[in-house]
Amino acid sequence: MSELTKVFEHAKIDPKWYAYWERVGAFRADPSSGRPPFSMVLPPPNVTGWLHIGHALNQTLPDVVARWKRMQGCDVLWLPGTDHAGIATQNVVEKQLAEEGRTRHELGREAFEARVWKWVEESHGTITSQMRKLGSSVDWSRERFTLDASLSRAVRRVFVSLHDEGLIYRGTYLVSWCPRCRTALSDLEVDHRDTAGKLYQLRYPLHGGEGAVVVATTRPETMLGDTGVAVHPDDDRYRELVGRRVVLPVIGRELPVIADAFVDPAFGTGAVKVTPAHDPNDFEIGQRHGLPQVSVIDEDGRMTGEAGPYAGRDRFAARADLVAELDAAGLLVGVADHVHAVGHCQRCGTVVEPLLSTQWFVRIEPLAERALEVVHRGRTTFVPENWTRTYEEWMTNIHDWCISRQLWWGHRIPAWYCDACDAVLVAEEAPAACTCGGAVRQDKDVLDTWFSSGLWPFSTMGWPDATDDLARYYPTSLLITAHDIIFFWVARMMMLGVKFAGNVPFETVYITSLVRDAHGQKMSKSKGNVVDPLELIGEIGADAFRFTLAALASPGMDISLSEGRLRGYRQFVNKIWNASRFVLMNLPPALQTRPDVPPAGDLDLIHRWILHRTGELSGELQAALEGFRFDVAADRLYHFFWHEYADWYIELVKPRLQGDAAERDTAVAVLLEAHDRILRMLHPFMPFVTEEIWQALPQRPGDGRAPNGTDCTVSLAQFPAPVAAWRDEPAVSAMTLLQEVVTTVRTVRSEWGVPPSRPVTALVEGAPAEVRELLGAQGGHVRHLAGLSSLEFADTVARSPDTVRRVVRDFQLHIPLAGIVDRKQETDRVRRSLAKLSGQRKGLQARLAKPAFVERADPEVVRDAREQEQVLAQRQAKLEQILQELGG
RNA sequence: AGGCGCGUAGCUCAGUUGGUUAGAGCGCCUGCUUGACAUGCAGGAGGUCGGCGGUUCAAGUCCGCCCGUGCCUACCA
Repeated sequence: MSELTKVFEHAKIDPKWYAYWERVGAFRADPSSGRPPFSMVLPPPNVTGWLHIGHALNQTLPDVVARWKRMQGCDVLWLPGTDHAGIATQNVVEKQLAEEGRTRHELGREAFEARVWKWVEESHGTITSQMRKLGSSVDWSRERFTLDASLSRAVRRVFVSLHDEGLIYRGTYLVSWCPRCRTALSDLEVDHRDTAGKLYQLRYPLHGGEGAVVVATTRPETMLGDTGVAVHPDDDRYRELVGRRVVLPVIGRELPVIADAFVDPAFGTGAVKVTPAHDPNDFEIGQRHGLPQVSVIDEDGRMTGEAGPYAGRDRFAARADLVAELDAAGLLVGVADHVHAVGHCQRCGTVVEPLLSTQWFVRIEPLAERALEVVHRGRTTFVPENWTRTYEEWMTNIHDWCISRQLWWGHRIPAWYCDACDAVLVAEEAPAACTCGGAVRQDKDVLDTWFSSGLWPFSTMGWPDATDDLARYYPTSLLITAHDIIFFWVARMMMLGVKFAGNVPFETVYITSLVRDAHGQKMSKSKGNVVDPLELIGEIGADAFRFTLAALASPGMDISLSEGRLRGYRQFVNKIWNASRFVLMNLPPALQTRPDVPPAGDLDLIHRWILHRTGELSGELQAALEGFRFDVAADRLYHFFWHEYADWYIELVKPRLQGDAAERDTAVAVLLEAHDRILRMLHPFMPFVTEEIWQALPQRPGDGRAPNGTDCTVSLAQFPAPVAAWRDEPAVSAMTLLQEVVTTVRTVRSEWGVPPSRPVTALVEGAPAEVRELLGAQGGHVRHLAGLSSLEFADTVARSPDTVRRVVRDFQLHIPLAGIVDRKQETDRVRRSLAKLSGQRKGLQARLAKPAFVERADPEVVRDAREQEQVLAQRQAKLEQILQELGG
């Protein structure tokens, strides 16, 4: 037990407890424990990355779950790790080199890889220490990296296996190519941005005769690679031309005019130039009609030798010059502004070039089918469930996955080529030589980063070996991740998990929203509205930050990181802190262990009430968390702690703590019980401040015992469950009545500007016996909270113009305020409440007067309405009487 | 072009299976140095729930259309 400082210094306290948790093994999974397992994998951040706001959310929410499950007695595995992030990391290191005026090619592959490893080792600590600052309760003893030897072995195993099954193939196809990164990309790595461009109409003269065909294109430079012109088969304008030939300007190549249903007769001129080597559609048209493929743009984005006079020029320079040349030759028929989607490299923003290239692909359909099926069978559930649609859409319209990258940083493709016999050997380990005896050399390329991330849920647990972890923790219970990587990551894990680990990777996938700025704008560096979670943690502490994220995490809504909410929850932490200081400073000095709470039947109203409400809160939290309603859980905790526990219970218990020994001991016992339970319930959301306070409170021996057998932590203390013996609805209705009386008096004080220093008295007129009894017994509480010097009862109270009268339920409160009350103001006030009330009553009466309502509505609803109408009638009569006696 | 959202108080958001005249935080107004907390306490003002129509005894909640707004997927040159 120790004193709490005047203010909560998160910067000092947070790191202390994180180190403590690690030291006592609080987050370590234990497969040998008899406890029910609960498992998650952490979406591995980029090993050289920096914790951004998205990570913060996608670690806070699972951390809430992990801590909650741990406190419920589960054996929780939350497995952390980092991703080598192939293209992203390589780009960063290349930039570093560029600043030194060097390129990776000057360094050579080996030296470059060594350089990246060095950078990885340097910066790995950044992201992991940032996770600790946030409080993520991951099992660091099981941390993995996608390039670990064991994970690399899993990658090779999967590659070879898919290849042997014919699900990985190598071939020359049109792929998206980034001329700056100099690598092929998958479809997903291409961002389509609407771009203002031009639609050019070009005239291709007919071969051997007069006339011409006018084609439309947004990319005139690709005409140099045209090998045909296509029109729609039913297009009467061109029917005669099909089968004839046109002459390609500049190059002079003769191109057949072909008919293909792909062409939209309504677009442009209805005639399309066909460039099979630089356009995905044209590639397919070319295949259908056996057109040659002429590559005119190379891997650097320059025109090739096939581009005639433009060979060696940059593709965009060539476009401009070519348009000028065609214009001069009278072959440019028209130019119009045209907005169209242009593919950009997701990593560097360069305009992507579709070009022919030999790459490795995954034949995706058979994998997608099974991944779709397991979701349909309910093996994996998406939350919110509408993400199932998104998943299905993509899985059913999926294209083969280009997995080879012309990079140096990543898993080297396990394929070897024989120079002697052209054989391709795919194997987990390097073959010594080809079967023909010839020397072999390994494929130079590496795999798409997402290929290894796709194995994450099982490769991290030791697959392909049959490990204990795998048996116990796979499939994982839950994945929490953002929607922007459903395709990149979730879908691939589903496909590969089902295929290789023999089961779905997760039972539930909870998809979080994007975190935006205070006004719902997407955060971006160019807008300058990026919020750094670490700065926020520095300012308001991890607890307040986490609580804000949880409170704002309503399913299906993007999160606007509102400053008001952040500030509000920082103040909540302060409130918790100060309430805890109050509790601690009111404990008897000798108290070492926590006293037991007396049986509820022996307790006074306020104690029974808070115990009942604390128990109810447990149930509400349980339900909210089971349904992933982090926002609801946070809201309940906030409201309960501040506006029930602190505003009412603590205020009510204050005099008891000054009372006689028996009264004080009971108050201490209940106060500690309630406080302890609330701290436990808050802990998953606010791990640091709750641990600091919990450690300072007297505990029962053994509560929250850590695996090391000596230390204790709230993170392993039992999460409160509802207590049947504490259920006490009558206590709630009694408290509600007290609160109504207190609030009524306070409102009167406020209305008439009666300062707290000035005592007032109150007389209760016409209260039924049970109310009288209750208010009599609890009169001390009411007087204390309402600032009354006396509270008395009477059947009738003499009318006085100096007395304010208020109706509470079916009785009246008389508060004499001689010299303060203005009769006219008071009359207006009563008149206003009367107007409001009679409006309410009229609505009810109208409803009850309708036979349809009485006949068709739920009898209970009708009964409630009748009762309510009676209550309002009584109140109305009393108010009318008051008004009359005021002379209004 | 398809798919998925969103539109409730000045701002950021809740509102469970339809059921009294809709809630929270911040902001705003009034009064308070009430020994845990001015990062606080007490009280208060503020919304025809984007619009129109429909279903129903009853609609913020269900259905249709419209308007506004955001995101994702997509090979229209």
